[in-house]
Amino acid sequence: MENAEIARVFFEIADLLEIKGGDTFRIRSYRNAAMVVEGLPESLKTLYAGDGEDGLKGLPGIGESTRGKIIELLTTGGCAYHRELLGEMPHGMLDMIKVSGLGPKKAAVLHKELGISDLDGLERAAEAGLIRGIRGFGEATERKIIRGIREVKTRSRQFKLSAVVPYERSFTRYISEVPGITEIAPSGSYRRWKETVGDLDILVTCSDARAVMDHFVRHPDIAEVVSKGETKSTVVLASGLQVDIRVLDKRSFGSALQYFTGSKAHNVALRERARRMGLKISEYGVFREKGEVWVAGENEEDVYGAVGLPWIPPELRENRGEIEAAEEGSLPRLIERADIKGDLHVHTKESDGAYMLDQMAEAAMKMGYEYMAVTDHSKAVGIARGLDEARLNAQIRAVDEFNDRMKRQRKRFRALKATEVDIKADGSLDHPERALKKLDCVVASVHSGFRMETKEMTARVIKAVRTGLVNIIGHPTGRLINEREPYRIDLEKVMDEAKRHGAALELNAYPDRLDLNDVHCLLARQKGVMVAVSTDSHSIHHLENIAYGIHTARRGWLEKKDVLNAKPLKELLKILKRRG
DNA sequence: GCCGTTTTCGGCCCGACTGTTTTCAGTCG
Repeated sequence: MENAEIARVFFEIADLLEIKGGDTFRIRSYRNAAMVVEGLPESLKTLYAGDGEDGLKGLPGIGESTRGKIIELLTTGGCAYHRELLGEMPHGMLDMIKVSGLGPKKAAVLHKELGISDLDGLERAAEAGLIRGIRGFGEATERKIIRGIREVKTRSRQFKLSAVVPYERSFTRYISEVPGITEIAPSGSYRRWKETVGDLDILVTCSDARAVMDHFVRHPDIAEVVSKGETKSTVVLASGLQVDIRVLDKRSFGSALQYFTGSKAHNVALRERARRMGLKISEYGVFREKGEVWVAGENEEDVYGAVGLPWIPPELRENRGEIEAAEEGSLPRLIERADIKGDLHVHTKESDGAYMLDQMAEAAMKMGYEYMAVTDHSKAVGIARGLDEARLNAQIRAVDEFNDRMKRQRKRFRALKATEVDIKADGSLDHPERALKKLDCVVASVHSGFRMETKEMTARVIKAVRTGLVNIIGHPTGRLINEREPYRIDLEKVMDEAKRHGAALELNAYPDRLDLNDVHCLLARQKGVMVAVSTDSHSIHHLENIAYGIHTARRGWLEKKDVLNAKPLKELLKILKRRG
C-alpha cells in the first residue's frame, strides 16, 4: 500500500461523508489528511516499518484517528470505516459528483428521489427528462448534467503543463488588446509549475472590467461559456481546457494573485494563520477589525508580510512545510536558471538525435553553458540506432577533436565524453566496463522490461549502480505523464545505493517525463543524493526544456548545492570521477 | 477529525456565479 492509495482512500471517505451529509469539518480533515499523505516524500510504509506508530507522529493534519486508519491500511490493506461508508451507498455515486455542476447534495437528492446510483443511470435519467421534475432542479441543470457527463467520459481533466503554455500565451496576447489593461498574469497551478494543470487562471487589472469580459468570451478557441459575470468568467476550449478569468482593482492584484495561485492547502493554512492574528485574507486584500480596515493587497510581498512571513515562491506553495519554514526564516534558496552550468543528457544524430554534435554544442553555448554531455544510446536501444563499442570509441575521438577545436578557439565550452547506456533486464550495462571507464559521464537508464515487479526492478537498477561505473540514473521511474505509469521501483532504496556509490539521479526535464518528480526531489534532498537536471534533448530546441526541470526541482525544494549540473566544470569532473 | 499567539473545548478560509427560488442553497475554485 503506497501513499497514493492511502490518499485515495481518504479522499473517498471525504466524498462519501459529503454525500451522506456528514460534518463539514470532519470532511475537510479527511481531505487535508489525503493531501498531506499525497505530498509526503517518504512512503508511510517505510516510516511505519522503521519506527512503528511513532514513525507516523508529527505529520501535520494526521491525528489519532487518521493515523490509526493509515496503520490499518498498511497492515490489512483495507479500512473498515471506508468499507462501512461504501456499504451505505453505491460506489457509482463517487463518479456522479465528478460531473461538473453536480455536487454531493444534489447527487444525494437524485439518489433518494430517482434511485440513481451511477453515471449511466444519471445519463439515462437526464436524457429522459426525469431530472427537471425534481424540486431544486430545472431544465438548465439537466442540460448541464448531460454536458458534464460527456465531459467526464471523454476528457482527461488534467493537461500536461507544456500543453497549456501555448494557450496561456494566446490568451495573454488576446486579452491585452482590450484598452485600459494594466496587468495580465497567469496564476493557479500553472504559476506553481505543477506538472499537469486542470485549468488556466488568468488575472487582469483593468479600468473597464465589462470590456474585458465581453472580449474574453469571444476568443476563437472557446467551445462553451460556462459562466460570465462582472468580474469573473469561465470558459471551456475546444481542447477541453477550462480557462478562468478574474478582473480586479489594482490594489487587490497581489492578494488575488496570491489567492488564485494557491494551492488550496497553502491558502487554507495561510488564512488560518491570518485568522489567529486577528486578520482576514481574501482575494481582495488583507483586512483587520472584522474586515473593515484594509492592510495589504497590492502585491504578494505585502500579503505575506502582513502575516509576518517573507514572500514564498509559488513552486513551494503546497503546504508541505513552507509556511513553517518561512516563519523560521529557513526557506530554501531555490535553484535558478542562472545556476545551471551545463546539460548532462543530450543526444546527437549518432543515435536518435536530430542534430550533429557541433550543432548541439553551439546551441548549448547559446544557453550560456560551460559544458554538455554527449549521451547517445547504446546498442540495446535498437530503435534509436544505439552505439556499439566501436561506434562509441569513434564518438570519443570526435568529442576529443571537438574539444581541441574549442581550446584552439580559446572557448571555455567543453563537450563531455558520455553515454546513455541501457540497463538491461538483468541489471548489466550495455557497454563493457573498459568502454565506460573511458568516459567522463555515464548516464544509465532503463528502456525495456517495464513490467517487472518492484523487487526485481529495484534490484536491476541497484545492480547497475553497484558496478561503480554509473554517474547518473536516467529518468528513474520511466513514466510518461498521462501516457505511461512509472515502472514499479523502490526509489528510496535506489537513492540509498546511489548515495553509497557517488551516483546522482536525473530529473529529466523533458515535459512529458519530469522524472524524478517534485516529491522524489524532496526525498533526494532529504537523503542528500544529488540530482542532475537534464533535458534529454534530441534537438537544439529541446535544450529550452530545462525550464520545466528547474521549476520541478524548485517544487522539490532543491537548491544550487543539490544540483549536479549547477557545479562549474572543474568541480563537476571531480565529482564524476568519484563514482565507484 | 484536527488543533492550540481566544490551548484540551470550541472553533475551523472566503467569495462569485448559477439556477431556482422569492431570499438562498449548491457548487466551484
